[in-house]
Amino acid sequence: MTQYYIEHQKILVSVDCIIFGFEQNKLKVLLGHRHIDPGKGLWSLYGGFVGNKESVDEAANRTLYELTGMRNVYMRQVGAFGSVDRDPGARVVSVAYYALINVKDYDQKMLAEHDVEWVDIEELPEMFSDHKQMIRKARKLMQQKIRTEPISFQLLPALFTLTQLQRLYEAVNGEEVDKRNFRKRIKEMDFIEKTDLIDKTGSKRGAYLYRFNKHAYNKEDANFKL
Amino acid sequence: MTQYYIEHQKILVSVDCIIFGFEQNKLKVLLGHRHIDPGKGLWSLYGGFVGNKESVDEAANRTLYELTGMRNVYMRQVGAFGSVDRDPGARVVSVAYYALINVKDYDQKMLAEHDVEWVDIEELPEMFSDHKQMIRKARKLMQQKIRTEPISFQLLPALFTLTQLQRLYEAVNGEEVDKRNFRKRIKEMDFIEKTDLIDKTGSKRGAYLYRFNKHAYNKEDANFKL
DNA sequence: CCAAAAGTGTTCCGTCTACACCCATGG
DNA sequence: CCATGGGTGTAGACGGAACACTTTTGG
Repeated sequence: MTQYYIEHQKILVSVDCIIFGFEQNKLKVLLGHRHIDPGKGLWSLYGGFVGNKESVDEAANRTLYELTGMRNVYMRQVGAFGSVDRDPGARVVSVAYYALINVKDYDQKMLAEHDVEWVDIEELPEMFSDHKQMIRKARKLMQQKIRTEPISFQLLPALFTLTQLQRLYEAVNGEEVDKRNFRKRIKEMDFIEKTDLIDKTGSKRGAYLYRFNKHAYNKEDANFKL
Repeated sequence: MTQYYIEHQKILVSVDCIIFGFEQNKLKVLLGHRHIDPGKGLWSLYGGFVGNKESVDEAANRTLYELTGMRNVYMRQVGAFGSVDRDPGARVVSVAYYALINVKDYDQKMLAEHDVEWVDIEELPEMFSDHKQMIRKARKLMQQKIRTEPISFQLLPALFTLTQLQRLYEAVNGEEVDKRNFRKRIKEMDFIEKTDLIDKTGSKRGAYLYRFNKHAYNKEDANFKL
């Protein structure tokens, strides 16, 4: 390392994961309890430190993997949080990421093992440090994304009903939308395909299941607007 | 520092400033030449390292101040860039920020002193490391912002003509817009006030100068759409 | 007198919004 | 048989896009 670099101070860099899930028509985040002092016991995001031999993105993916056992998850950076005193134990700059997972893909056993729970985003508890800000910013970014990119499907099973899709959209944005208008928009998107399968778990009549055709979407490359 | 923290690796954290200016109807960025190896001589953003006793935001403001002598500048975070090899001289995680300044407020002497130049954003040269990506992302974020928040005025003199404002808007978005439609929208914004002053430098006929009334804007709190 | 920028309204079209009733079925 | 969620179309309002000519004056 050259003289120029060596003069400067090094800092601990961490990643924090805002893991979104959709359950019972609510948008949830996976929260744990901080298990070390300072702040022991407080609600907290799941995080980890960035090593010297991995990129920050890789560290985020690794951290998510440690918690969920899942790879190739949709993840996007929220931003860096760098207040001096954000972590009372040490100077730590943290880069937040949000991830979208299908709750049913997540091994329930790991919930208990890591002492994490799904918490309704509308009812966030007091949290450690700036973690609540991170979640709020992540949600805002996700709200922007969900209007212009087909990311909803990351939070849903491969087959879903239109009502499920609508409820998800409503949960993310925190407001209800008109059923007929919503379905009209969906119908215009050729890459959301109706199957001939019917889901009877949600209603007596049953509802058609739909599927997101990733391939059809990539070709069109546009016309997504919710 | 507790045992928990001390185990982990510390990393150099830097900030890089994407300084936007508006000149000759073009959106420009302030670029310098890297003055140390590796990468000496390459075009580069102006940056600096984050110290242990300052937040990352503070480091960005300090760095901007060192370069421009300006304080209280509009600055927003672009994001963290953390590839392992992004800086071949050392492991450095960098947080990028974009800043908006009025070119005329910037002391021309400092341009030469710091070996920086205004470069047209449409004609970016080859650049060091991931700096070009940073600029592209900054521009995208700024394009989003300029549609919903009155940030244009950070790039213009206190008094400006509607044509200047329109050219700025066009330069940011990289496409032309209709003059009448543009002015119609401006007229609906009460916080963009017409003065009785006339600028004759831009045309023979002369054009009315307008002013952004920050106070009037804060009150309304909404209805900005370009 | 003419080149060059300033200034000004209307029409059309497409998009978004509001809105209410019938269907199928399990219990 | 009825409660529950699934499914469907239209009309009116609104906002955005297209579009051309007159004015002023320095050179």
